[in-house]
Amino acid sequence: MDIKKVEKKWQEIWEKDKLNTFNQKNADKKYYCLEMFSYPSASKLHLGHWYNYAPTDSFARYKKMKGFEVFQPMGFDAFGLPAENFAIKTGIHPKDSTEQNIANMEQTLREMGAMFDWSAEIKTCEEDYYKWTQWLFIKLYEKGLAYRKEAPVNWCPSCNTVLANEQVVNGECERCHSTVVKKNLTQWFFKITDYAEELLQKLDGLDWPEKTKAMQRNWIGKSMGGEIEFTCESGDKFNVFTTRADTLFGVSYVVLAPEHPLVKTLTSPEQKEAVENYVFETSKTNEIDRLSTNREKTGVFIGHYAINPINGKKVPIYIADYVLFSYGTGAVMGVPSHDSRDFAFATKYNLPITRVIKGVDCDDELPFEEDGILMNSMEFDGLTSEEARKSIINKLAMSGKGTHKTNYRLRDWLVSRQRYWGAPIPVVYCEHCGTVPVPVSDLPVKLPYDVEFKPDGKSPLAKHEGFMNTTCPICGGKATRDPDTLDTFVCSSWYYLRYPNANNPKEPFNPAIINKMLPVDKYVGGPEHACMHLLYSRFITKALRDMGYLDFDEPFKSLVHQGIILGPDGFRMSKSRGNVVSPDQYVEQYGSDTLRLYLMFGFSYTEGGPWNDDGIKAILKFMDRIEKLGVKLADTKNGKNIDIGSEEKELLYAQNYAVKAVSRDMETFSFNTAVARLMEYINALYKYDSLENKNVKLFKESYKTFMLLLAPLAPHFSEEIWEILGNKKSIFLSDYPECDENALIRDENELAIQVNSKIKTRIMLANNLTEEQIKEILLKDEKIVAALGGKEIKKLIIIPKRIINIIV
RNA sequence: GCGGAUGUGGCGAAAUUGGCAGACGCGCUAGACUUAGGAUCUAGUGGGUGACCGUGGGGGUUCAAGUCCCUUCAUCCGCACCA
Repeated sequence: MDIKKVEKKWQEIWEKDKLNTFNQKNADKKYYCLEMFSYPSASKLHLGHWYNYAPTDSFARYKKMKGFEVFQPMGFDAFGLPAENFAIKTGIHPKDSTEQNIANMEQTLREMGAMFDWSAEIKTCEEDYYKWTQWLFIKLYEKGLAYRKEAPVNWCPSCNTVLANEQVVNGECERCHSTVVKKNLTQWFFKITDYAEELLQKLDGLDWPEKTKAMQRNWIGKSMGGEIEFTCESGDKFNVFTTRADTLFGVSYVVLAPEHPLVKTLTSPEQKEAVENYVFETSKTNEIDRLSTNREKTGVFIGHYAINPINGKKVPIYIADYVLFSYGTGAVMGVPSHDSRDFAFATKYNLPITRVIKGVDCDDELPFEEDGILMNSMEFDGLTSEEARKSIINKLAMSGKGTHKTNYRLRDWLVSRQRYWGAPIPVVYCEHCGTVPVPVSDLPVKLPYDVEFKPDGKSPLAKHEGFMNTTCPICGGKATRDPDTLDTFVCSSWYYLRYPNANNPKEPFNPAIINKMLPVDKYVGGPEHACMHLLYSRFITKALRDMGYLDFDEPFKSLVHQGIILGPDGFRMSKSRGNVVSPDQYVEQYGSDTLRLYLMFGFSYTEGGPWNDDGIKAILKFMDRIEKLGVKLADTKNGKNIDIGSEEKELLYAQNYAVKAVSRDMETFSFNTAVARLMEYINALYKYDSLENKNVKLFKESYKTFMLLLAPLAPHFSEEIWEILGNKKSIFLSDYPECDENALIRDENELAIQVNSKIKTRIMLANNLTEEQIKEILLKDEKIVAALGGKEIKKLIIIPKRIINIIV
């Protein structure tokens, strides 16, 4: 068949008949199947897109044939840095290039033949969309979940611009490789930390890959411990956070982060110069270096002492850059005997090392970091570490010097970007009224087109007077806008809520519709978003729930990560390596169904692997065999009926086995085995075809069943053959075949016979035999008798339909 | 260092969850039909070839282990001075 013509033909028919459009009337049977939307890139679709979208579309089509009302939308994550960088390089405006890219990608996505509901398409850079992204910001602000503070950001001194975290690779700017430095700017944050505990707890109930859940757990980084108050000789007080309160008697010094405010007030005149030098040096170090584990521990004594509240012992106060001001209290207690970092530090600066924990039945050489039994700890001696952690904090609590405390490593989400191509932050600053959110009725705050976006260290919008100068919505006086734009992850943190309401001009989403359509039943995309997009989306969903807009807790019930298709050389495809394989040539030459089938057959979906097109031949042959048989059957008259004999039973067995196996495989994204089962099934059909006398009616039905199983995996091709067979309606309006379990029951099976667990022979056995009958048959078999060698049978293990083990 | 995986023929990969390892393919070998074939079809294809050995290595549990337990090695990914 002329595959290009056929594809076009069916794509037009599907579109005309609105086959892929979600029907809200059937929302009770909804199945929300979502693939992560794409960033509009200049080159068309790459293999990664295909690998994400084509097999998932087959899954969605399978669900549709199973009777679900499938909603599978597609859109574009259209704001972001690459378009802006492209603009800086070429002078082509980000809006123009993005629109062009989207147009190209839309076309190739349509050519793929996926059942995307284009009536629900969204593009995050359009006013209709970013208006509601701004709405989201304002709602978070009103709820106290968006706030503004000064914070250090990544700054590239050569590009003269702020970089997103993702653009900092090993401490360097990804474009010019200059060392990135920290610079303090006033920024907007979302208070994701308010949800740290729920984000952690609710992971347990999600049908997500274990690895992804583990990554989020790590990222959230819950640790339970206590805060303990140390009092300085000066009378100043500070808290340390520790998970090892049981080692409190082993403290031989304390360390403040160099940024800690007490450093200035406590430093003695003799130590002033050394401390100031150290603080200065630290401020120059970039965070990557500072956080490197294998770096030597350094620090400076500040010339002041603090009192350990548990035993009144006086200990020196140091500053050291391995203590982070941003985590815990920015101060730690140093217990060299039971922490390897402290051990290294104490050894270097000749501080005392006192053991306070002894190990139980293990090598407890210092530094000993495991739990054990307390010693040198006064009344706590003899307690286990676990008991002591509680009782020591409890004792301190009585005098107000200690509390149990849980810390998280998760930080608030910095959403300001000093960039042009994003949603403007909908806030104005008024001389009288201060920070004022733009009223929802005034949204969107439009992103102006005529902006100078060449980087010079300032937000591009700051230079646009027409944009910047405005009036205060409260007092009507002079005000200026926030010149920053929102991180594009804000746009993508709620897009799945917009799809079912894509054309709603009045609200971002209708709560009644959302509560019916969400959560997403199956979400498919790359694993690289584990701690960004997937975490942000969960946060936003929970925040909107707490504002009363939703009544579900989690946006994505079930998540699948597709694997990565590597270049033929086994490395990640990249232009610089020159190993990029484009899907276009294959689509052009063989058609989209062929490429789709091969992607499904050639790889384990969640694994991926190096590209190799040898297997395409196998798919072409497979499709050719299907077509030949279909054309032949379409021309065959039913003829005289033949009774159901053993050949017919075999055919029905093959058919029902395929139905059962393929359904199971489709459910679990095991596309490679689903295709394999279909290959087996077509082989069985050919085998039946080679017979002299056939039950043509049954044969045709069997072939139709085959086509129905194939349809989700090769949509255009299947439609065409379906039509050749004489069907008038789309194959996707047919029901998916059901397995007839009775056809899978065989009268007899071949069993492997083992003697003392070694296979000796195989024999056919009827399934309804008793143990005695089986024994009788076995003892008549020459090979078995020989293997038994006249020995007495001690035990007979029979696994029906599979194996028999004779123990002698 | 912590966390998550992966390791099976020449290659891509399967294995109903403890029951005949290598399904389905690619490649290869032989044959058929052909002027020809890089088309199509048929047969064979883990290794040795006697009955034995084979799922990274070593141990264990079991009638039975790719699958469960212990141990070890290698590779990939993520996080990493988080007190």
